[in-house]
This record gives sequence, C-alpha cells and structure tokens, in this order.
Amino acid sequence: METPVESTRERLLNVAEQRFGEGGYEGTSLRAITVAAAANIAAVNYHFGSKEALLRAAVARAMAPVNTERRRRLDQLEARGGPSPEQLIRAFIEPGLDLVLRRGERGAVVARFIGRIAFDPSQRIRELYAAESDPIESRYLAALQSALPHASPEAVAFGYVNMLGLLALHQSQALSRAPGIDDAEDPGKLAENLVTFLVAAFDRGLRT
Amino acid sequence: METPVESTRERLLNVAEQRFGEGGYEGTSLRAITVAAAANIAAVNYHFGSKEALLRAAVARAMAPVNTERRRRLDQLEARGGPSPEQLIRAFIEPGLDLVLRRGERGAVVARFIGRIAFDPSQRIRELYAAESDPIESRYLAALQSALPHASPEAVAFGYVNMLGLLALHQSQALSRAPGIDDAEDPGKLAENLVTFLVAAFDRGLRT
DNA sequence: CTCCAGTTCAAACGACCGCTTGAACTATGC
DNA sequence: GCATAGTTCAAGCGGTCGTTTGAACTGGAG
Repeated sequence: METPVESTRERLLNVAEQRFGEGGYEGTSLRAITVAAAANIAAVNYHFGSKEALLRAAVARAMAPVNTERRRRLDQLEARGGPSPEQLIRAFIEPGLDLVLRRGERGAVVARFIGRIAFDPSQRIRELYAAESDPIESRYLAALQSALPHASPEAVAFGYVNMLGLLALHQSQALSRAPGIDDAEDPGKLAENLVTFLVAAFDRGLRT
Repeated sequence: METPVESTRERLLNVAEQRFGEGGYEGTSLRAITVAAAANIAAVNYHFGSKEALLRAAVARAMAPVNTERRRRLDQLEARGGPSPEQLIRAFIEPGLDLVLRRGERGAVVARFIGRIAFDPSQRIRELYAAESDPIESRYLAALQSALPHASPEAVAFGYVNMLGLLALHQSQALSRAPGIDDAEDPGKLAENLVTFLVAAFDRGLRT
C-alpha cells in the first residue's frame, strides 16, 4: 500500500509537479490539479496563495535534493583539490539524472517537471527556476574555469549552458519521440552517455 | 519605410511567430495576436480555421527555407561523397542559425519561434514541429552513421537529438540569462562555437 | 449599375480561467 | 462542554479564452 495519509498540501505538490511537467505552467489549470489531487480549488490559495506560488513551492521542493547533492559533491571534489572536467560534469549531471531518475515512477515525474520548467516559454517561469539553481552556478563556473585554464570565461560559460540545456532536455523527456532513443530505459546508461558526450565537448570543443 | 502593403494573412503570420516565440502557444491569446496585427479576431478563423491551424501555418512558413537549405546542402555533400561529421553538422546547424539569424530583427524572431515550438511543453505542439522536420531527419541520421562507422545507431541517434536540442536552445534564446553569454551578438560566432562543440562531442563523445 | 465572391467587422456565445467568500467541518486545549 | 484555530467546502466573482454569427464593406466582372 501507499502512504496511508498524505496531507492536502503534499497531494497538491505531487500532482502539481506531474501536471506542470506534462503540460507546462500555462497549459495546466488549477482545476485540473485540484481534481486530480482530490482537493478543493480554494485549498491552493489557502496553502500557497496563488497558482504561481504553488509552482514556486513545487520547484523549491523538487530542486532541494538535487542542489544538496550537487553541493555535497562540489565540497568533496574541492576538498581533494583540482577536480577534472569530467568529475565536475559528473557532479552536475548525475544528481539531475541519477538521483532523480532512480526513484522509480515519481523520480521520472520530478525530473520531467524540473526539465520542463527550466525552459518554459515564459521568462517569468524560467527565472523562477534559475533563482533556485543560481547559488551553485557560480561555483560550477569557477571550478570549470580552473579545470580548463586554456578556455576563456566566455567559452566556459558557453559549455556550461550547453550542459545545463542538454540535462534539462533529457530530464524533460521531450526528445523521446526521436528515433531509436529510449531515455528512461536505463537512467544510468543515459547519464554515462551524456557525461561522455559532454566531457569530449568540454575537452576539445571549446574555442579559446 | 516598411513594405507598404501586407495582407492580413501575412500580418497574422508575422505577429504569430513573434508572440508564440515569446510566450509559447498556451501563453499567447488570439486576441493579443490580432490586436498587434491590427486585424479582427474572426480573421484568424477565416484565414486559417483555428488557433492551432494558425500555428501550423506559421511553423510551416518558418521552417520552409531552413528545410530547403538543409536539403540543398545534403544533396551537395552527398554528391561529392563521404562527407565528414563536421560537414554534416554544419549542414544542420548553419541553416538554423546563420540563415535565420542573419536576417536582422525578423530573423531572430523566426529563430526564437522555431526553437521555442520545437520544445513546447505540449506534446501536441512538439509533434507539429517534428512533422515539419521529420523528412530530413532520416537522411541526416543515415549520413551521420556513414560518417561515424564506429558508432552504434543508438549512439548516432543520441548525438543527433543532442544536436537538435542544443540548436533549438540557442535559437530560442532561453539561456541568455546565463552569465557572460550574449548569443545574438554575433550569430556567426555562435554558429562556429556550436559546431566546434558538437564536432568534438560527435568525434570522441559517442559510446560505441 | 448590378452582382457576387472575398474579406472584414462588431458583437456575442458558452466554457473555462484564477481567485475569493463565508459558512461548515475538524481537532485540540481548557 | 465549549471555545478556538486550522482546514475544507460549495458557490460564485469578474475576466479572458477560442470560436461563431450575420451583417457590412470591398473591388472587379458582366
């Protein structure tokens, strides 16, 4: 059996990250969420205040473990000194794919939610995601720069946004329509493929 | 002065690709489009039939020159025989960035529109884009496979979707919030950076 | 001038949107 | 038993959505 009792607030967050991940922010109505969560519409405004506040809470909850794991890995790598590009890329990618995709059905839902919100059509929504991941961004950029001393800051930043984008893309599962690709088959294999792809690009694909 | 006469139909398409590119499909209302196009709301249903049909027409019109150029380049490369991965990547990326970004303000609008629609939250919308680019997809996959005989079909497909995704990402200008990145500064330079990045990834970043 | 197909228009349709209200329910502390 | 704070509820608010309607306008053909 599932958890016997789940608060209305938790049910709303769970359904919100599922529906927002499927249809985006604009494409998902509060009514659709509350019906699926067996809650009253007013419950959203009672517990969160507004639709956007519900999204904000869902993003914060979903990102928290990913951010924590990334911080932990960065701390660990920096303590040992001089991490390689591959180690840094792993420390960024794996918490986003592994940690989240390995948690079964719910993990995939969370991953898709994060990936979808990160590149939502609305800039307002994207900034909401960015605010949640910004604190670690500068740390990664600095660490990558140290690991790639021959690359210009612009080149490092270019590689970073590409890494961020590709991760979000695979998280959102928006490209599963592509031929011969079955992302969710083995998350670990996907993570390995993505890391290999990015390591090669960082190593030899950045203009000075 | 601008073009003196522009049909209602053309004005609707122009404004549609601008607004859809800014706010996404769900986030843009027909009223916002028709007001900006100085047209009546009913004109949309008269000329196209529905909101989705307007989007479909806008996607078709925006993709047409890109597809044509990609086909032309593929024909040319295959006529000469045995194109390299870099040549194939250029033949895919440059029509999407160059050809479209070099056309000034309107070009950037078209690019953002295409990039945004390609990864819209709604699967229905994404398929609408996919239908427009599918015909060439299989040609690219086959050509890439020939150029990378050591890579498995899965690896080639993986590289292809990453290429597609990164192109869409840079077209959509969704990552301009990132630090030190100014995509639109020099589209040619962006194209070069992206090609270099992808060539390295394809050359050494694909698992067998 | 008349006609007519093509196009544009103001107005309204029903449906759905996010959000609010005020009452009803629930559980805990006294 | 009773008050009280926390939570849920049905109902409805004003507003916007995509779409439709039927009339008005337009310009060229006969």
